[in-house]
Amino acid sequence: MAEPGQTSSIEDQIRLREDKAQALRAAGAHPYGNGVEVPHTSGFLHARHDTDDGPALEAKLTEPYSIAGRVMAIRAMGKVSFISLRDRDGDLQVFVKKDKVPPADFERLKLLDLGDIAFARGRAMRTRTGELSIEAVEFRLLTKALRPLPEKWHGLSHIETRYRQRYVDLATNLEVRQIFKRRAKLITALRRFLDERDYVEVETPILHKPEEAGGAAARPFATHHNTLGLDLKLRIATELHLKRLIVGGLERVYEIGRIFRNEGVDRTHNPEFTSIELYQAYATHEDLMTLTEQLVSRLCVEVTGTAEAPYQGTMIDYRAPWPRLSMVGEVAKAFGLVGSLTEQLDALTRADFVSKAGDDKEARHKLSRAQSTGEKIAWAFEALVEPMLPRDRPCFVVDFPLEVSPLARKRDTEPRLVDRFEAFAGGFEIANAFSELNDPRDQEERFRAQVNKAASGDHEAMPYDRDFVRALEHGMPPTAGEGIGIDRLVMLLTDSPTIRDVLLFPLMKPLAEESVEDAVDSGPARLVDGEKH
RNA sequence: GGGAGCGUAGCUCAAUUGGCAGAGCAAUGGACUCUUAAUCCAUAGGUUGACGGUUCGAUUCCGUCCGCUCUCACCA
Repeated sequence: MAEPGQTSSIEDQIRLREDKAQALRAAGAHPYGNGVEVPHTSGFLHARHDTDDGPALEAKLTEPYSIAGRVMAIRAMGKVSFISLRDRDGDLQVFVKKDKVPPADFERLKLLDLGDIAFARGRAMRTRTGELSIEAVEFRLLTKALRPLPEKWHGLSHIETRYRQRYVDLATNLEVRQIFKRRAKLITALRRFLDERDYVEVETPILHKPEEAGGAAARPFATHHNTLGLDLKLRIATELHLKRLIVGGLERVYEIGRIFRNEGVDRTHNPEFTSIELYQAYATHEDLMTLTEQLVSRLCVEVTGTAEAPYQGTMIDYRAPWPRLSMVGEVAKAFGLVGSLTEQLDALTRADFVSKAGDDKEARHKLSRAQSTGEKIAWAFEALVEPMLPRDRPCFVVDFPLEVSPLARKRDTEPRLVDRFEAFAGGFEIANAFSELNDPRDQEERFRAQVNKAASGDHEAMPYDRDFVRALEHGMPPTAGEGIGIDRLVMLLTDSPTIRDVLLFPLMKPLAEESVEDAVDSGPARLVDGEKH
């Protein structure tokens, strides 16, 4: 056991806690026992008794409550201790009085550390200072924590450790729990919204054969199935399988799921992220704009309580209707054009576009590689118009060129354009939708164009999915479909600056540590686990 | 990949022109029957991210590497 004059390095602190676990065993108390019944939570007690004052609780002589949670504070006053327990709802104080608990329970408080999981039973009361507490008639340590918690006042603020050891982040920083509760609430509300509209939730393969790995412009992760000797890709979209289900007659389907794209990491991109794609037969992209306005504004209300939510200093009003901007129109406007716009934009040279891009290196670079007017328009839009989109409102961008939309339906009145929109909010894209291309011969042509792009070095071009064309040959009803980035919606509705804040375990580079073999050889992890991350 | 910044005790942070690496919390021993960042007395805790270099002497200056943040590029 502990001796005065010993060190308090992390290794020693762990060793001391292990000694305490041993002492508990010796006293007949299992430091990792189970089978405890915990019928109540801190939230339950607060909800039931926050309005009762001390005399009221005294008069009620409440039933004994049982709660359990992590020990967040121990204030020992000799024969009285105040112990804050934190459960899934929050914190509740337990008042442990020497003459109210079994002697063994009080004796074992010496073996209790911050961070341990403990159990308390007793009636509700208020302490002299008025704090709702449980007056323990039983207090037990349930689980011995071997590592200390971060500091009580500042918590854990080191960003890297917060992401790498999210369990510590969640245990100490209550606001982090709120983000992920909101995330769950958003997804639940999203399901309810679509279920109410007679959509059916489905699951399609994540492992795609190479020719299936389309549905978006992105590079996939490659993997392999051993027994079939089959190279596979992780999906970059759910689109092509969901449309097969529309052919099959399900008519309204959606899938919420993980998407994998082998690309860089930044504020709005993580290699794996969550999307929802939804497809509705006999709907058009116009119908989906209405649906999107209803959906997002309702999610905002359900998650935050109102239809407005602040994002990074700007209040965003999600109520319908959202302003609409024409991609082609805005680019033409930038060139001072009126009339039949695409033809006039055709007449512009690459140099005209590049000159408009000004100092924007990215736009200049992309424009220099663009092979069609449509691509030039799309890049010019990104460079010239996207930065000017309204900040206090979401908005729709419409009138997309055909060349950047290989799966979207041509517009009947203007075949150079497609019936497509993207929704923007907070400075980034949150949704992409279109009336689906259901003409199998047109789809073949678009796939061929993609294959040509791939041949000329475009790593993001889609493969030619023959089975998808065959599905279309069976007849897909007129359909509209939409993809929404769940993580980005959660960012908006939790005011989170980066996607990592809304992912429980964002991808991090591994730290240089000793090999697993070394760890196994040397026994307890504390000997190889560098604390300084 | 380029540029800028950061990395000090378990946690949150200090350290003067290069001169013995410090504090608060947590920990350990003790006191205390109403605390809530409890208080009081005492004690202990460091490979200053790693490896080199310059120097009598490096947390500090230089180089390489690792990780993180921001940014540009790449990438929807």
